[in-house]
Amino acid sequence: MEKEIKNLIKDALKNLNIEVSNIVLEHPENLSNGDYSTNVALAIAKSVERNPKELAEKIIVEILRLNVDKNIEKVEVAGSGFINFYLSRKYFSKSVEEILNNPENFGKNDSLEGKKIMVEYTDPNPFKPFHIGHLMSNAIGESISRLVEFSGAEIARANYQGDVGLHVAKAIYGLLDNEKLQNKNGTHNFQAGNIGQAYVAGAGAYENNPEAKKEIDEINKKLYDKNDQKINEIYDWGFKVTMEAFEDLYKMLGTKFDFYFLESMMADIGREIVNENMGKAVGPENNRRIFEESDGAIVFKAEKYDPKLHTRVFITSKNLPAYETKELGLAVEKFKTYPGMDLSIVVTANEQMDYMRVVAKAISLIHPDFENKMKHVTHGMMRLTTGKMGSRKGNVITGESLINEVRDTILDKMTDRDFSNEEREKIATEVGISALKYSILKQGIGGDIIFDFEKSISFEGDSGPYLQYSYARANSILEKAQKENILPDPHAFPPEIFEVEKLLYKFPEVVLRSSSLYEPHHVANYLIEVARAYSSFYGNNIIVNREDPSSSYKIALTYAFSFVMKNGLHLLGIVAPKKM
RNA sequence: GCACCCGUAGUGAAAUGGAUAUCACAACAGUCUUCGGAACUGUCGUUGGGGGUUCGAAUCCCUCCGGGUGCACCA
Repeated sequence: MEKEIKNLIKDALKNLNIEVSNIVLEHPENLSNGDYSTNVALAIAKSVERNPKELAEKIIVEILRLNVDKNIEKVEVAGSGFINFYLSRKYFSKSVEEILNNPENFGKNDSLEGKKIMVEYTDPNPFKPFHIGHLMSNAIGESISRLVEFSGAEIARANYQGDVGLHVAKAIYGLLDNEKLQNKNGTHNFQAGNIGQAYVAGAGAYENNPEAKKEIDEINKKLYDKNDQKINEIYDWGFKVTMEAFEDLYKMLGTKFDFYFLESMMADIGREIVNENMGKAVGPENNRRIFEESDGAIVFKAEKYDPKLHTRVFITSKNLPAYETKELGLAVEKFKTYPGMDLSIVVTANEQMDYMRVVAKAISLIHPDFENKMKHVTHGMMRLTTGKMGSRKGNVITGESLINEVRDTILDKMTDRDFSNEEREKIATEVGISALKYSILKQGIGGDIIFDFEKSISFEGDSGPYLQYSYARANSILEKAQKENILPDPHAFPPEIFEVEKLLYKFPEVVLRSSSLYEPHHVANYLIEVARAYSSFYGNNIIVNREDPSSSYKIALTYAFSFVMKNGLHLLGIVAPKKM
């Protein structure tokens, strides 16, 4: 439709002997200003030395002369010289029919057809709590994955996990300490659920207790050398149980990873790349070396290539690979793991933006062909009203506890429905996750989210459960229609055009925008608008009604709404239960 | 100090350079209408300050004020 209107405008202008290379056509924010709008008259008024309003009038005369297509009902000048297009009743009913004919694919586009894309996100560390920051990364990464999938890409989900480092030693110290206490009672067995606490205890001891610090450093060394039987056993056990616990969470959250990368595996790969590129001449000037020695460490002086970047240490003076080296190894390894990859997306908090730029610069010097195939998507932080949250400080809200709490609140609310216990649990979890995911995804991902427990579990208005509710309600209407044997019919439309219809056909455009910008919130905002329009339609119309000849159209519209809502929720990583 | 990000109703957010700045929560007033009240209808209220570019600025440029993050051996 967009293309047709643009051509119409172009032809009209041609008849007036005006040429415009780029015609801007947009949807007016306010539906009363039409379905499409163009500013050409305003844009060219000055260069042709005419009053924009008069010019717009003339353009409209030409458009009306050319318009043989009955999809446009009305064209008029508004404001300071906008030309507004109102689509016809028939157009909207056709778009409803289109949705009904191909519900699963409605909203998809082919902008990334044939592309292979990997998305890395979530990235929790074994032995550390999975906190709401990970929930945030997961919600965003999963949504981006689904968006690019809807745009035709083949996609691989990846998770990068820090299985080595001081945090592991801290957690193990905490566990051993805990064991000492329990030994007095003659029992000692570790519990999976204690690892998070053990980490917090260990981290606290590391900072406040010099003796503990010494012990932890020793444990760290033993972990590195792998020469202590007991430490090795605890490590293997702890690694296994935390990974299993994460897996349960992913399942609940609706994520299935294709690749897992472990930090310990990246160290050697990265180190090798660093070694290969020591003092290597790059670029027009021969004195440019990627990695060089400085104060006993091996560094990359990125500011040589870009004044906005800075020097970072890749191999420490103790000859240990730093985070940057592992990240370098990881980035390159991904291309090997997923051959033919066109784009590698990494989702992290925006604190990491500057490191990642430096690492990306190094990679682009080593592998120039990768330069345009890497994309870093950064998001803000979850903040508590009390300030910065840190897993070391222990003032974390774990993902698990949050999900449980939200689910319990919903269970209380669900008492009036007739479900088996199993169903009730399942739905409460789905609704709870929807509340959390929506509260993350409804806003632009760059900014911080001030986390307020009360608000995150709100079920009213601008919330995930509201969207699910509108879907469930539509669904029960459709059930009723089936019982009454009234079939949907997109041709039985009444003269009136409903607001929902004016929104439904825009879904594919919204998906395309959201996917090409990697910004899920456009879909979230769109869905809330559609849900509201549908609720309003629902409130003002009796949909299933034998007396009403347009009832079957209203049912068709309800189907169309439910399909769009279901697909849209899917893109946010939220399931749409038929009942709740 | 340098770099990057941000500043929109009481609160949390939205707005490919466009029209009367949108939405929810809160507050207030209604609907209690047979299909699910986790709802619907209405009222109230906002672009940090100052310049500039533009027919047109929350958006782009400059500057000031306020906040966040990052800047060499942690990840």
